[in-house]
Amino acid sequence: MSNSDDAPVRESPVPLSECGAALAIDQIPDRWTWLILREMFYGVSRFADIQTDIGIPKSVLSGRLAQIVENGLVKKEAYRDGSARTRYAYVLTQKGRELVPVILALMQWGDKHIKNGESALELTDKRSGNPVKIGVVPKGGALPLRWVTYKPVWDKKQADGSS
Amino acid sequence: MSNSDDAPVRESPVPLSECGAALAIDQIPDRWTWLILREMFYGVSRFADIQTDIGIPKSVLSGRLAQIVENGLVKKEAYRDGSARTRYAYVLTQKGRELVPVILALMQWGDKHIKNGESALELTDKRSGNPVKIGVVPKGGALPLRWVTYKPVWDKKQADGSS
DNA sequence: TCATCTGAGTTTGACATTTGAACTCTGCTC
DNA sequence: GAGCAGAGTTCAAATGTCAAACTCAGATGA
Repeated sequence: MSNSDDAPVRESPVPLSECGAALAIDQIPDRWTWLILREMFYGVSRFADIQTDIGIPKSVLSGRLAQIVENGLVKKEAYRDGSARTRYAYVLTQKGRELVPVILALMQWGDKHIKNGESALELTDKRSGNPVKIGVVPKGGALPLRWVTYKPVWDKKQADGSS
Repeated sequence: MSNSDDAPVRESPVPLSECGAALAIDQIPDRWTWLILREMFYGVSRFADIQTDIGIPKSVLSGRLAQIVENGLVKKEAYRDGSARTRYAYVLTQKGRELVPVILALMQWGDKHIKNGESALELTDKRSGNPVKIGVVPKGGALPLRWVTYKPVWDKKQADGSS
């Protein structure tokens, strides 16, 4: 909202209850919820895997999962590991998957401003192989998400220094 | 990360400490921080204005502002209202302004999935006047943010019903 | 000179949430 | 039928949130 050198804005032009951003924030209100969605974006779907991956207390994970399932971002799916008993995996719904651009935009920002331009994930157009990013486009001009390929390029050497 | 019908992902390919998204989330960890940034996106910059606009307790606002100033998302700028004493406004830095695509992506998601497609803010390309959105683009193919014009289209009738 | 006002905080103390550890529950598998 | 593992639930202590009251500083007025 460039208001340049005029009178200051004293109130947002859109109240919280009418603002898509504010309403979205209400469905992803805290750090844990964001990190859980990040895990699912990466394909991690089991309770215990998410728990150890991001270091969240089980009690909190259980509560947050219930919330995002209730909000329809994630659904619980039965799976069976080998011949063991049925367990549940948490996977993004269509609604949840459409948050991916938000996560990618955050990642892009973090890579630029916190990691000094070093990205840990390469995004390319599956058809052309050309790199892609998140940005402003004319309506109808965006590439479909399903054409995007993700390739981790995290350099283990940095953390590891192994022989 | 489409892993289709193979073995499940048991661990994210990028650890939290190397993931731009996770690092970004650490700088905007809660609802209040998001809402404060939303206010600044809309141009609301004064302590008291932000406070009443989003209904945040003063003590919490004061703490959150200190955090985002320390993280460099926002800077404190002196202003003088009429002949009153110098006071401070909080405005986005370049780093903060580059979060705008994230906020817009959230807004787009909220408009689609919570407001059933009703947007309260129209985004257009300042040059052509054509509508724009946030999406995946070939690298280098995005429109610069400064070409985007924001126009509130919130329909007061809905909340108001005035004569 | 002194009292008052206003924006921007800080302090306070009651209340709510988060944390991590210990416990439970449920069906395997041996 | 004992042991195991994943997915929770329960609990007390630490931490964070809330609203109201208080502070502070400089302009303004009497």
